[in-house]
Amino acid sequence: MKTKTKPTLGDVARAAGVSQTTASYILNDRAEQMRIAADTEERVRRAAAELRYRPNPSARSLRLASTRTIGLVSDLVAGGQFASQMLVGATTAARELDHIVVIGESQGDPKLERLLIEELLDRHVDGIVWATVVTSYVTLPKALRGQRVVLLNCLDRNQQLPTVVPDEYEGGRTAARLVLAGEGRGRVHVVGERPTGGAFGAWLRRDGIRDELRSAGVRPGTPIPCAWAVQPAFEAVDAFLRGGARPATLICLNDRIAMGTYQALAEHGLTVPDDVSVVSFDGSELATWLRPEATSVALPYAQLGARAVELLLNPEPGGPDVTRLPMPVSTGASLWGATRGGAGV
Amino acid sequence: MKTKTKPTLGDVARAAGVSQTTASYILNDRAEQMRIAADTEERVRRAAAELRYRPNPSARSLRLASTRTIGLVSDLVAGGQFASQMLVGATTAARELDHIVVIGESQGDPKLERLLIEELLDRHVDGIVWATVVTSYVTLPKALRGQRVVLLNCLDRNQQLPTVVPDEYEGGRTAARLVLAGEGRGRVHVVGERPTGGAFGAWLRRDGIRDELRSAGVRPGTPIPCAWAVQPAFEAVDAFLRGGARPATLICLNDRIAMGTYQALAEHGLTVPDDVSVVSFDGSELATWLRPEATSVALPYAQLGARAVELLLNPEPGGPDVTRLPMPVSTGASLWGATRGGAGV
DNA sequence: CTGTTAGCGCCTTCAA
DNA sequence: TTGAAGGCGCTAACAG
Repeated sequence: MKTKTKPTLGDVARAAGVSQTTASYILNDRAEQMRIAADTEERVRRAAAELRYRPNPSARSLRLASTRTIGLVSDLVAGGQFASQMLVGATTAARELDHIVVIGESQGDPKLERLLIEELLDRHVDGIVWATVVTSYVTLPKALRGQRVVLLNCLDRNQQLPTVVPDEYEGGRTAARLVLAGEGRGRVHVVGERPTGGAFGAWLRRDGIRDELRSAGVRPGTPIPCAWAVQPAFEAVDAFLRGGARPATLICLNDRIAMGTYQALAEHGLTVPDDVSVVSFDGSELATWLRPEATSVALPYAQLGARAVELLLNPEPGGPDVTRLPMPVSTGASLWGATRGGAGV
Repeated sequence: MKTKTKPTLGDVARAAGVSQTTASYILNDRAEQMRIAADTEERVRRAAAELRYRPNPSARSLRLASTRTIGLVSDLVAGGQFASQMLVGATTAARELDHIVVIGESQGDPKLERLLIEELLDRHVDGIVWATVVTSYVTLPKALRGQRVVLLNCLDRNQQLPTVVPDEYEGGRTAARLVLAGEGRGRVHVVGERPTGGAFGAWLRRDGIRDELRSAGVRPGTPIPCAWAVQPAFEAVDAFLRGGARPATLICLNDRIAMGTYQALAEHGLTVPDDVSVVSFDGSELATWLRPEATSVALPYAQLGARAVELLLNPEPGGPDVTRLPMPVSTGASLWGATRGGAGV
């Protein structure tokens, strides 16, 4: 019994009784251009189908000097709870452009970063998407010099590289606009501002909120600063309420903060949205798990990932360096006076 | 100015003044075996380093008939909030074995599934990991016949393939053992059993719990069935409490159920763990966001992914078909009478 | 319109 | 111990 080995283009050509060249042209959809007889084409295609022929990608890559592979290196995108949708967007977009994505996760470790880059270069990738889980400034490793790179969810301090980020400023305005509907019953406070940190998304969101409120003639209440996690948010809001404050609306700078905020409100017997309106950012599943579901200005992770890949593979010559993607609203029932789109809870 | 092109093995050999053969032997660590002069080796290595030579993977693959690439196709692993750690484990393990992972996400759509498989076969992958986000039975597409396949987090109905799953039954016993410590103050109920469904993890967890309780002479209280999501869990537990029940311990079959359970307990003025002990499954970040942090029997996602890849690449001839990985405990403060490992909340 | 031919970069058998 | 040569499967001049 003969060992069944993968059929080659030569096998197909032989089976169809033509030369490799002809078979190659036909299978690469250049039959028309080459004016090949219809029945020849038919014969070759049939032979290819019968043999279940698949072009050998290695041979093709070797000949074409392109691996049709791109690298996606990130700090915590794959492992994190939220941003992994970026991967889905990226791989899907890549697939549509007939490329594959190799992912590498550095966990923020510069040594690992370097290692991953080495490996990608070893693999002769056609380009690299450099991503971060938190919208922030980065310094690109010098190993990436001269490589085709697109930044995803981050900005480079030094260079001007094609970059894809969410439009956090507009997102901030959106959030403010949402709460403005139920305005008139009290103060609007922002929960989650932080004194320092490379995550500029926080500042842009805050600025957007401030500007939109201002243009509506509303003066924001005292900020409630805290780290971007559940527990710190709980503590900050709890302390705030304990101090006797009676906010009408809380804009939480992300969904985990919203969760902590909900916990603190509950602790004080306050109900969302009857006593306090809440709007949040991120649009993660977490927002939908809260009671009532939180309205959240969403990070368009899948689109971000997809866009980065598209930009990497098909650069727009005259395009802007920085592409900002809009943040859609994920509607819950946490806003007083807002019309709820879906079914009630 | 000459266009700087990637150096080839020939370039290295020329620079070092040796033949390609010699260079190849040296760079493939076969210098010793071939008894090549030490200074020759030194010269070649230096030349390779100076030229920043990297073997062309396409050429190598072509020659060696192996792409050193494996496919990982799943329903919702990358996109989900929880299981994406499987990807990290898989890619890391693959990297250590000098392979890369191509991921594809079918969203459970059989048509997409087939498409993804086609693409992987087009890429001539060396093997495929077939994964699901929920521990369940699957029927492998026939397109995978004859391919090297390892099942990850699922079992095949028909075939006997190498399989990696969490040890849910033992996990169930672990959970029961945890609550047994604080036993003696009332009934233990399981929240989240469901009448039907392909997710056998639920049954195994329940059986493990039941058996462990039984062997400790404890008879479990009425089950509280509900779908595996926050809202349904809230409703089920809320109804249960409204019925006048006063449970001492609730074992939630996953972390989202635990979240809904917490919400219901709070609604009834019950405190965790003083009034009610809670233990949960999954070990997701969500468990750490609850107040107090929930003790959860964790799904070892990263290890699962890593193990699947290792099994794919280095099959153990005499090994068992099904590898069950232990579920470690992620300790919180939701158990009455339990010693808390870390700092208190 | 179709066939012949020459590599892409690498590994490896065979000679020297 | 090293060199020459062939071929992995494919594409694309270049002839016919």
